Amino acid sequence: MISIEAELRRRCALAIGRAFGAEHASSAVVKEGDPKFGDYQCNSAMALAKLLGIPPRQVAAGIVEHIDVEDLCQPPQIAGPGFINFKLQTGFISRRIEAIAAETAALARGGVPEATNRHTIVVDYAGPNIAKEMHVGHLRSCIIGDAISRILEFQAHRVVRQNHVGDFGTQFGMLIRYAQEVQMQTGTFPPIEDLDAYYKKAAQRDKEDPQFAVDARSAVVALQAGEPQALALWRQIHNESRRHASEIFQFLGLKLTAQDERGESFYAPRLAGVVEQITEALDVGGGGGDTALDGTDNNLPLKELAVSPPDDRAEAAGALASPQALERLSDAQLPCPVQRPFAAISDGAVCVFLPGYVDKDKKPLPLIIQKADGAYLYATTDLAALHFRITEDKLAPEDQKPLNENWHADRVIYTTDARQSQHFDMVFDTVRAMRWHVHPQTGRLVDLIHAAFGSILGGDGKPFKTRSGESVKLRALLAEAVERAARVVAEKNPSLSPEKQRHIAQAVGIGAVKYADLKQDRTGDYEFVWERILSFEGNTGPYLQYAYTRICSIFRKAGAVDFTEARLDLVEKAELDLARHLLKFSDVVEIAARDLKPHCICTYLYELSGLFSAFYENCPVLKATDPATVKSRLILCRVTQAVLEVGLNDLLGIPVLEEM
RNA sequence: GCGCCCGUAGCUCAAUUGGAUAGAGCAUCCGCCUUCUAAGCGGACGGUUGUGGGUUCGAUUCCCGCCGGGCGCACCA
Repeated sequence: MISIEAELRRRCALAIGRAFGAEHASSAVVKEGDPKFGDYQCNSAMALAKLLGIPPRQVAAGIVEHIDVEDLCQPPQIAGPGFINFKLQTGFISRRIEAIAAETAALARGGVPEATNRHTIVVDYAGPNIAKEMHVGHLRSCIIGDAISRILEFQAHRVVRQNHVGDFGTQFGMLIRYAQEVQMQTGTFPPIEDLDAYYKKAAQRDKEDPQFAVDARSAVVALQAGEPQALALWRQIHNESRRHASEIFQFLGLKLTAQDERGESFYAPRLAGVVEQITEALDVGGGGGDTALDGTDNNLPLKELAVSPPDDRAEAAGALASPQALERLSDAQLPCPVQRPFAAISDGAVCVFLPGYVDKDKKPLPLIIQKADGAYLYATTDLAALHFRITEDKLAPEDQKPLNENWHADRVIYTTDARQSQHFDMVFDTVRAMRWHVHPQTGRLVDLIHAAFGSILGGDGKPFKTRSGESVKLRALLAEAVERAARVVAEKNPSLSPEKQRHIAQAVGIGAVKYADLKQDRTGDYEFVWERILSFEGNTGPYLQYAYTRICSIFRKAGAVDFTEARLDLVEKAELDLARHLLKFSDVVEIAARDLKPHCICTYLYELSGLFSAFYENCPVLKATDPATVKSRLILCRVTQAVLEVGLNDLLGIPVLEEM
């Protein structure tokens, strides 16, 4: 069942082609119209008028004359400078809704068609640094990333979720060093059941004792080089952290599983190879640096850049890279401005220099891929991960069985903090310079997308912290959300059993937190104020859940209903408004997927809930005067219910409730 | 200093990417429970879209200059 907007666009294109020549057909623009004028509008006439030198209204008339929409709309109207307004025929709307209600498969998708060209899309989200407990800083990536991957998956893309946990970085050096220290002094391993307390003690030592700090840095190097004692300590801390994180994921209802976790440690065996390849390909003297950065030229031969086979796991990461051949450049020798990407050693660190990046002294700003002490950084890991996601064949070394099916991603999406956008710009530019973004099978260029989001602020506009200035722990925050919801449930609906109340409180509390985050455009900062987030009035998660429960309540009373032969008769305004809006769901999903903006879904569902509430007030369903009207209105209820469930549960990851 | 992002109703945010008279929620005020869950519905109030130019049939949206705020800018992630 194709979306109406897409269908109208197609018909407009045909009409434009017939009237003014096929070369203009692609300029067909159709979008949701102002309800005052119609359901959809075509705005192509104005743009075309200029191109053709014909008055816009005349162009519009030409389009209308050649368009064939008699099966969908009332006769199109031309208005203003040349808008063409389409108003759907009531009968057409009814038949569509009836068809959705009658077909189980269509109903389960809320009438939304699957995407025609399916891609493999890696979505990288959550990715907490697991050296310490998860805090609010991780919340948005979890919620938004999960919603984005749900939306794309719902469109029938092949979504590969990736939880790129920080489990091999600098902080672990500190933790390992601390464990060694305690072990030396007391002979026992320090307990780490309270990860944060443990982290704090290590951080304290790191801060107060410079020698400790130095040793901590070298512990990272030892870890990354696969030194056994460091690895053993790391493994203990790692397990504890992972257990904690997966608890949070479950509580939040994320679709991330243990299989989706490939953290920094996973890429450890590949890092040396990555640095080696980059330094070889982008050496100043080498020929790699002249590769086009803009990504437009798709015909350049793909260099032989395969990473050395993943012949080992993190536990035996092997020797560090030794880019001795690479040029060492002093500050004065750095070309300024940087004309083409190149790698060099600067101040002892292996760096990639890219055009367009300067520091505060206008000096070329490097992307450091290996520190002077030999340790790797997150840039290295990100580069290895991109290489892995796009080009590598997924074979597990130990048994030669596929680690997973090959991905060969068509798109890679990172859902992280906006503050990291420069980092990703540089990493993506490096990948392009290496031509790792050329799809190994299709040869097409892989989309590298940073779906950035803003910070969580407190009510004062400053970063959201506890009174004592610490970052708010996710566990505590979510527990409080559920607790607050529980209080309201107990007050509003005390007759429900304690188990039901608990279940509802969980769904409402978590749903409210998620919805509050998702309903805003992700690119902006967002204020976390309990009173707003757990407000149950207006545009909130509970409001949408409530609309859903009202429908469930009707169906509980209605008993079994057969929709196969049911007829929808739209007479009341509230019925018509609701029905019309139901049919726009697929267009909204399309837009949300295109822009990776879940808030479009939220806005739509909120409007839908509002229209349903109006319908609910004005149009009695089970108490309607005649059986045909009852059945007709039940169809609207059924499809609204389906769209709400798909939208909330499948797309946003917000649970729906039978009652609340 | 350079770069990126932001500035819309008292507050928090939308506006389908250049479309028609800029929309919601909260707050305030006025109505609606003997009818499928009032976590609801209806109505009122609220705007020179920070500011000054430019581009054009048309600008909250695109370009330039100011004002104000946030973030980033070499071995953390």
